[in-house]
Amino acid sequence: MTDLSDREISWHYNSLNKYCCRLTKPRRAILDILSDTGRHLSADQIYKEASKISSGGGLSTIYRNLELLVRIGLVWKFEAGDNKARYEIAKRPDESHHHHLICKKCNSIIDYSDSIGNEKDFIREREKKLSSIYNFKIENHSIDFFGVCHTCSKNK
Amino acid sequence: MTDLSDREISWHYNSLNKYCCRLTKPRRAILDILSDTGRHLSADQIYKEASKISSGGGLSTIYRNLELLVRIGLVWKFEAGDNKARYEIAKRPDESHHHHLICKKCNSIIDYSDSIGNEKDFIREREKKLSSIYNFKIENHSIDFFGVCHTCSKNK
DNA sequence: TTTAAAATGAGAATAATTCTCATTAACAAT
DNA sequence: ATTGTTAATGAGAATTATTCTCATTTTAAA
Repeated sequence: MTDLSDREISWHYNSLNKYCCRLTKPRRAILDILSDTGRHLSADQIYKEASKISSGGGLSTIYRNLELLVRIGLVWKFEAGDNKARYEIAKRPDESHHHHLICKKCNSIIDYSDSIGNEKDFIREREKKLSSIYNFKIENHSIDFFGVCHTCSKNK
Repeated sequence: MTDLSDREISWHYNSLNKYCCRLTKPRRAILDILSDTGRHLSADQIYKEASKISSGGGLSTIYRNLELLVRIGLVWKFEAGDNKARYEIAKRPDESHHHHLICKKCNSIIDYSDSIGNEKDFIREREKKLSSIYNFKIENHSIDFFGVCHTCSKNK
């Protein structure tokens, strides 16, 4: 595994600290693995990756910590329609992050950046409006488009 | 259960026909239940509702048919982060439909219409752009905002 | 009405996730 | 550094949503 940038490390690690959560080896492993790939992984994939590292953690620990990390906003969770949650490292609010194109046939997932078009601005505006209408404190969102990917549309 | 408008009935029923699927009692039950509520239900909720009707169908039939109905576009499926899929009746492409505000604390789901703001137009534009960039045939989408609802934010 | 194919239903099987609880590790205070 | 308190871990059992199997029933076309 390649090293993470110091900036990313400090943000995520410090956040854990802020919430009075201990910085344990399994937690570090999850954050490192997700930061390292930059993409989305299932709990099982994270577990398998973590198992390569000494003290990567048991499967229940992985789940317990993923729940914690999602709760405090260091990891984002989304579901792709196949009853299996995916997790990805959270970016800071000011950074661009990505949304998904999910192929119904092969279940592959394309990440696209919200910097394409004005998606980020639009969402920010949207959140402001919905918050005030529904008196709902929005913390994050997920935008997924479902359809058929290029490869699958060629194969008959 | 209240009656559905003839227009809704004919659209959904005729679509089934178009795909050479037989219009069976369990299928009718699912479409009727979802049309009737107008909101999202879990497979289990649909099963319980259907059980009240004679020939509502067994649970596996409910799942099998939900999968079919989602595949041919008569029902929309989404996941709210609690590992339990929700289903709602599909609207025609030209009709407005709704997206979701999902409370992380009480798991309640608020539906809001995409006619608020210019969401529908924005999404249409977005789909066009993403389709061409990624060579991906977009069929539908899901937009969910996660956060804390009014009630939960009051209760400490 | 008859018939062939499609659909159903009961329950077993699967797979992701959560729970339990005895053991271990983190870290604040000394 | 060492200790004590408390949070966190890990192994596996339990749970739960969903899918599968297959004998039986229903649909709808001829």
